[in-house]
Amino acid sequence: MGNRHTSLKDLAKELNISISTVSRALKDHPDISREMKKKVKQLAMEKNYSPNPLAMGLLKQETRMIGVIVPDLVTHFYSSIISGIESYANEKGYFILIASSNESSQKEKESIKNLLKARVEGLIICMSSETTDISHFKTLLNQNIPLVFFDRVCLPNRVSSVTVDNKEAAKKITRHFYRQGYRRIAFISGPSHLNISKERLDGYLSGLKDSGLPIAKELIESCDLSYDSASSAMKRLLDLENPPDAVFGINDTVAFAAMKKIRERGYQIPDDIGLVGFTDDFHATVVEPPLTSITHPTFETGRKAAELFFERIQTSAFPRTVILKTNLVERESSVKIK
Amino acid sequence: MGNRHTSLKDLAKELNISISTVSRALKDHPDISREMKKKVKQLAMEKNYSPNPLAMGLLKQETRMIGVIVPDLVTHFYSSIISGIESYANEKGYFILIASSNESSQKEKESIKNLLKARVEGLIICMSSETTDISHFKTLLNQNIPLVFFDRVCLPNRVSSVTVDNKEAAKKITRHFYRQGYRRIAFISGPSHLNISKERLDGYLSGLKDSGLPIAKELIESCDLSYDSASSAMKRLLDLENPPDAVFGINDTVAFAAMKKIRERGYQIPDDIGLVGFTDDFHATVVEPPLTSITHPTFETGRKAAELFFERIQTSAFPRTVILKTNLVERESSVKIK
DNA sequence: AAGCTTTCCGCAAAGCTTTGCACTAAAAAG
DNA sequence: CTTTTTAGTGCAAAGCTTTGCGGAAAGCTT
Repeated sequence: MGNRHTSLKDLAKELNISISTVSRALKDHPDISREMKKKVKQLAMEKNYSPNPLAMGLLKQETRMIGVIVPDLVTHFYSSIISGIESYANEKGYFILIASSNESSQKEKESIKNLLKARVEGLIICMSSETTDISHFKTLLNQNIPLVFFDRVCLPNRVSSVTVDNKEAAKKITRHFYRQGYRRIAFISGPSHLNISKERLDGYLSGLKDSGLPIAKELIESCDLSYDSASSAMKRLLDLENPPDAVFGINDTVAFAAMKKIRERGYQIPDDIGLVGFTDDFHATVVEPPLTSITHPTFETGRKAAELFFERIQTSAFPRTVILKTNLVERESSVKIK
Repeated sequence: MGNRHTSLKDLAKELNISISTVSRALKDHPDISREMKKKVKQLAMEKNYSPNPLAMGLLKQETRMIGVIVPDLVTHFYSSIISGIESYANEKGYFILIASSNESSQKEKESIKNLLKARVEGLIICMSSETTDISHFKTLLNQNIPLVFFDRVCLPNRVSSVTVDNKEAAKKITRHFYRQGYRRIAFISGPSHLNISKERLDGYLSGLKDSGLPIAKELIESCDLSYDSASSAMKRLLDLENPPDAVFGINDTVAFAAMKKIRERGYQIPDDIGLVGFTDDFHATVVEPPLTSITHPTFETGRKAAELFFERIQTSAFPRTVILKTNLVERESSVKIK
């Protein structure tokens, strides 16, 4: 294979000077004469020299790599966030190593282990839906390994994190349904230990209260966030003696599953049943009818998470939680009153 | 910050033996006595030792990192392929470094440069739609840097690559339309320099021929693969004096754009106009009507690309092209005959 | 008991970079 | 003309691992 990269040594040999002189010349050290600098830089350019990050890493004890763990790689939501993280990290000269937990707590732990073996400088994580035991996160903190959460968060006092105004947004949705004349508003939630479930449920309840609507336990369903599980949840709602006339899905995937189920049963959206999602997936406008949803600033979430990460490793700032604003985008799926 | 990882040195000091003994003990070198091995391994376990990949990389001249460049990170198609690459790479103990070209040739070149600076051992690339000048790929080859293409490929004799049977698939689509009674079948293609455009066009034409249908130049449109550009292309088709009664979109995104446009104009799918996509995006079943499409084995594409990559770096095998099989999945968007 | 074989282990180099310190010239100062 | 600066370079260590080779101690042979 051979050595494809030129090293300082190569340059030094070619110029018959020492390695240190080459190193200093390239970084404009005042000890080096002007002509020498010129000569060295010239050759470095020609030979396409770039410092070996392995050697630098060894020396400086930094790898300029960040580990990122997401529940999956293939939904728009996460890939867009990753895109945001990458964008900020690259500006800082960092690379990201991506791992997917597939919503499995086991795989999450393994990924953490592997990424640490690869010597990432820290981790940016969206925990798996399955993760109830968070001791592995605490271990990371005790080892003083930089950690940032996004979307699904925990340990708010010890870990910086980025979320959206979940409660506010959920409330907006409920209020919107109410204004549109819907009265039996259902909520398909996610696993109850996740902050997003709790907060959105809170907002949903608060919205009901503000609208003067009663809380109906049977209208609060939950799923594990998978498409199939969401389908089942919707089925249960439709099988109720008194089914809902509006459904709020905890995210767009859930809403898509619900949409399909509703149509299968012959109901019209939005006339028989109104539907709203959460996240504003790119495909929300592709389905028919277009799905009302909450815009989730995914790219910005990623950038912000990266920003918090660098705050953590470069300064001694306190952990902090950033809450990004969302918007309700009204589309046909929930608009009866034209 | 401190040193969070234990090194051989740490272990050696603690046991009052030399570093080399520790190293050998851990890898069961015959020179080391049984008890010594046991002692060392015990401590290594306790201290959670794992070899420093930077040091190993420096020594072995390998980084165990693969650079992956995709046109974008956020569509299901690419993220699924990345998932496949990652899965295979991880099995081999490799990590992947992902970069997105955003369909820009400029960004593609920059990404290549950055990844090489990070010392990836080679690259797996899906070229940007904008890339017509492929000299930067040739440079890579001349530098003997391992390279694998997928989906959008070029230089077939010099680079291993993974694609699907594009021509065959496109032909299947055209034949399917014909059987369903469609007679003015349009094709919205991509940039003409891409192999996927050429091959699918070929298949489309061949399908027309086999069906005894004439070739109508005005029914062959093209776009730059973006949603908006596909919308415009569909608009042009609908504005024709004699618009098509069937549309084959070069991928699902294009088909989704077309679907929206068609509905905006008040046409019914599949009755007025049939529609078929390519890729079988997860969302194909979510839209209404569900979209007939070609299943693209994305995950497998990724795994195969990684496999070819390792073939390239580990053996001296010849470059080869792997063509994966696809299937036409008939859904409502193109089925008139029940 | 002297020499030889095992058995175990440590030294040191290589891979690449940065940087404190030491050193050599030449120039300036006295 | 001798001494002190100053400019310009090189040496070597550190960061971590692997591995060929040399070396020491112990056990064995004769």
